[in-house]
Amino acid sequence: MTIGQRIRQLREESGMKQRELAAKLDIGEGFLSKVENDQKLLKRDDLKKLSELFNVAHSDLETLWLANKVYDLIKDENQGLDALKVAEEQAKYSKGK
Amino acid sequence: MTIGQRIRQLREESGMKQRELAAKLDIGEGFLSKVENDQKLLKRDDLKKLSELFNVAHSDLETLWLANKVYDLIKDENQGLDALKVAEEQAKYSKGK
DNA sequence: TTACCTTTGACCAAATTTGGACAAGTATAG
DNA sequence: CTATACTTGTCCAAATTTGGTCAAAGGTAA
Repeated sequence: MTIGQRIRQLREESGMKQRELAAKLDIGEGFLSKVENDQKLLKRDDLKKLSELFNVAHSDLETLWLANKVYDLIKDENQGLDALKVAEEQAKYSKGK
Repeated sequence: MTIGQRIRQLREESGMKQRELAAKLDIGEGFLSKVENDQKLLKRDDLKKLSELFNVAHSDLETLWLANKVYDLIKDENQGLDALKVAEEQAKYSKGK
């Protein structure tokens, strides 16, 4: 699940229209639409608002948000998956420092 | 292994000094030093030069180069590893489209 | 039709990143 | 001490990304 999918899910579960949520986030509905379709990313600060609004863990939203950035980096790459593996190794390794 | 480590390895195996390789890449030695220490990234085009110069697979260098970008994105993040996993799922999923 | 949602494309200023240069500092060998 | 090799901090213009807006277009239900 992507961050956009998750946001749409939360919004729909709570019965809101895009326009309503957009207003709470202080953005236009067009922009929110793009966010839900993963064509744009919300800024990080807005994740806090979302977690409070929908009462979900902030860290979960951050994970999805970050994942989106990572995926964006590799989505059109041939070596994308390999690169992910390498990065993972580096992350694991440097954690034990 | 990071892209910087790999470049240093290739350079040393071929007995070059930083200054020499830097000249071939048309950059300063200071910049190359940072590249080898993963403080700066070479631009992508230079990978081609490297692969020809050292006769190694271009795709391998690209994988390491990309991995560096990915790692940069998550290295200071608490949810970094989780995000990597999520991104991996997305990559695998969308490959079968 | 009309009304209401959502999507999409074009555009943009502002913020950030990139890809370096340059000089000074460090390390080591002779 | 000197030379050679490498590292590091500061700075920067140019390129790219971010975070949007707005208007037009698409669906869809009544």
